[in-house]
Amino acid sequence: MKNEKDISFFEKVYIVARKIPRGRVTSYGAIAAFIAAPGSARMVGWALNNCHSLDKFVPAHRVVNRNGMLTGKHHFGNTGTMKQLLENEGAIIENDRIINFRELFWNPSTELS
DNA sequence: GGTGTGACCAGCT
DNA sequence: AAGCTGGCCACAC
Repeated sequence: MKNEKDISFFEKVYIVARKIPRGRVTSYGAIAAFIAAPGSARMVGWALNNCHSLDKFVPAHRVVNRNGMLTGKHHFGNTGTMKQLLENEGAIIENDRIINFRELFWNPSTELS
């Protein structure tokens, strides 16, 4: 029988990431705190690093660090892909950082409950 | 089964 | 003020 505990950490990251509404962003720490424990933030990034193995597209571009900086833009293939995707969703990016990050911030614990 | 790693975070110098 | 180091947990070899 498959309960939520059987789902890998990765799966949870992917699930939460896919549930991020369009035009919203969240942080690695927020996801980590929601699915496991605060401190596993690095794991989240690592999970997203492997997200390319999935058949489905994971909006990893909506996941940034606490400062709203596009730390993982290099992992999108082209450096500008992440920025363009976010800008296309209404985010304001400047110097690889989301200016209106606080407005767009999407808290899984609050929105997803 | 131990070691290394990873797109982070927070604290210290 | 800014830069760096350590720590954290889960997965792959």
